[in-house]
Amino acid sequence: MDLDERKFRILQAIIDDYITTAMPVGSRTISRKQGMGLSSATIRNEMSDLEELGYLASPHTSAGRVPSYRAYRLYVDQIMRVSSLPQTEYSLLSSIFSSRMGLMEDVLTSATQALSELTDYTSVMIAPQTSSIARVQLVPLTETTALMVTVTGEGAHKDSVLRIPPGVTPDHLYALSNLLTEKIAGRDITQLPAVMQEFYQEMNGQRELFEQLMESLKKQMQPDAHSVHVAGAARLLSHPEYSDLEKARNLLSTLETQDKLAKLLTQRNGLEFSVAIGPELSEEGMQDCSLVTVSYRVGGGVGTMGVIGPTRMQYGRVISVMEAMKKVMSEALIPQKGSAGQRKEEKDEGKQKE
Amino acid sequence: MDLDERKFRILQAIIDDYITTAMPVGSRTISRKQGMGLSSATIRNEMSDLEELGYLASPHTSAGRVPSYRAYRLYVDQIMRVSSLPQTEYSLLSSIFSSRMGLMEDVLTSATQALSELTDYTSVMIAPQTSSIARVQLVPLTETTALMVTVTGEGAHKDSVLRIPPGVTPDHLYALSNLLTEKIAGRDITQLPAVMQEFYQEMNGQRELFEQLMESLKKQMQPDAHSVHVAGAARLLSHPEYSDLEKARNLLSTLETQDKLAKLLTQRNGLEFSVAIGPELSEEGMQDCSLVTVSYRVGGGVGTMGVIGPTRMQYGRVISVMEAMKKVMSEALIPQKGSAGQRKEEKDEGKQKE
DNA sequence: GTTAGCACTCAACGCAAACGAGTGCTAACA
DNA sequence: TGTTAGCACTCGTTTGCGTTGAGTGCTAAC
Repeated sequence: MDLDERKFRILQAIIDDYITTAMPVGSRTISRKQGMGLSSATIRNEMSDLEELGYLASPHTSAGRVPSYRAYRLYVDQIMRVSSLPQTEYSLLSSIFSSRMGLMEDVLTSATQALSELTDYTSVMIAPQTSSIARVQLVPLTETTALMVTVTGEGAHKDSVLRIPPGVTPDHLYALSNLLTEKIAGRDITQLPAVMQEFYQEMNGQRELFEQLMESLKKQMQPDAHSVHVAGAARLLSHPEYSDLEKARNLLSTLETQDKLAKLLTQRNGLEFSVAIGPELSEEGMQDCSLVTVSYRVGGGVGTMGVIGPTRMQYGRVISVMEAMKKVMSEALIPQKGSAGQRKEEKDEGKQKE
Repeated sequence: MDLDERKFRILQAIIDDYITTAMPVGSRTISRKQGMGLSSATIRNEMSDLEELGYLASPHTSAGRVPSYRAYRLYVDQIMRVSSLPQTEYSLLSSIFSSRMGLMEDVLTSATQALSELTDYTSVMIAPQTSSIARVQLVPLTETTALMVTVTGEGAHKDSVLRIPPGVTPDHLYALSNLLTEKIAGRDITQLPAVMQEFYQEMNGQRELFEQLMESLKKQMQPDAHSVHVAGAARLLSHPEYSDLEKARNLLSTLETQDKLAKLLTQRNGLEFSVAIGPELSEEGMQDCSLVTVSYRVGGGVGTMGVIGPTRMQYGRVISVMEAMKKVMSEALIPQKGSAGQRKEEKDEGKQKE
């Protein structure tokens, strides 16, 4: 038996109702709905069919019915309509970023907070993955260590510490930084091994320092190397599905584990759009959650934002907010042309656009 | 009426019991305690006195008694004995840091997590405040912006973005960084205005760039400029005082607000040790919490760690863990001598210590 | 000053009755 | 043949009420 148009409509009504009330939905509630034009008895028959088909479940005989995982899947794939965000909200959103000029990480923090506020769910975000490196600079830290600051083609930067052999002067580090930058700038990240090989040729056999540089660069380029931004975790507690404290605690402590979240997001990085519902999420305590992710693009890099809420999530609304956020972020984070790459020589490179 | 020795002992027993059970304590429970040697009736009389004195309260007639804010205050100030951490735990703690060499912020993240795990409460931490600047380095970011990386005397570093006038080359930025570093290194942070004045003299009137540098430095030196580390917020949910979801949500969302936490900690920065109990905390949702803070020292800078739990907190245990953490951190974070300061010329400066 | 004894209080527990939201089934209707 | 009114039935929730028991305060005796 397939779902005819009427069953679709009824299922949609049930899901819509459940999403807003979080209470099992009865046949009368649906039959009274505007434009339904069917008696509760008819609805009951249809609901019974829908239950048999696995779209609904009843907690017990005399309660109404609750959408199953399968219903949400269908809802997201076929029923839900995503409207674009109203102009007023959209312009509010874009105004957050308009005046901002600062560190990528700070922008992401704001964006994550805004996403959580606008959706009233928890939101998570990872920075765009590095597609190319615009500049590497070594900054002396102590006598035996230096800070490696890497500016990515996306306009972000990453820091790490490396050990330097005794006797290396700041000027030496600067010269080395320039040499490495010259080699590396503008090349794709996949060419890194080749680039480093070339670079090593010109380093006069400073093997130890080279190893350190290589290792640090690799570490920095790992997709989950830098932090995940999380905002609004406490909001989850206001949804009745987490009135069980044990459950809530579990979920919140998963949200505190950066690497689990990082994995969850990097897995979906590059996917235009994805929705994982309940049982599709294997992470501790997330079985009653849904995760909606949308990837955003900055220069050549792709990052991902996500919203975590109960399976009974306002999918349509969430997705429209995220689409808007994606657009606003791409505009706010666009790396200015002719960025930190090489020095004077490259003046004419960034000119094609404009 | 003052508290005689017996009342002290009884109050201590009540608090100890309540801290572990979270249930109102009855007179029989106390009289049965090892070494008490008093009947429940006597205890009852004493408890009645203690209630009148404001140290105890009873939720209702036929329940036991619960320590009041005043009791905790007394407990912390006079009754509690802080034992030092057992050797096994101490060495476990120090082993976390032993192999670590990396960014200050990463070390703080680990430390915060460890503190939360060892105490089973939520922990927060801010980086040591900057007492001096060891090095400033400007890294080109885009054509019109640069990253200012400041290495502090404490071995931490801070980044911010500043606008640069068109036509400034990377080499120019490097020269400028060296000039500024030369001026600023080794001087106390309080001398910053004077240092900057000197520096401006030698800058050939690049007013705009100077303004930007000045502003960025000021921003970076603000005590709460950099992030607060928080760990184990979810642990709070396992304590019965937060079984009220509304309360829990409130508290957790305060813990998500970085600047409130930053304020809370910076206020106490430099205090060897402080305990704020319940009503002494005015922050949203923290009226049933206690906050214990301990400051730690790294080089010339002072940072603060804190533990947040219910007023019914295991104060003794928490403080001994924090004291141990303070010691371990001071060792792990000690800035190596002869750090990033100036270049070759300063070789002989760091020699007096050894 | 301490303690045994006792009446009293009151939240918590258990249980039964009443309630009502919802179902499934049947029979009548268009 | 699909729709609907009607009705018996189910079962979680609410309400009311006695029982229990942990704990108190008070009094009188030691």
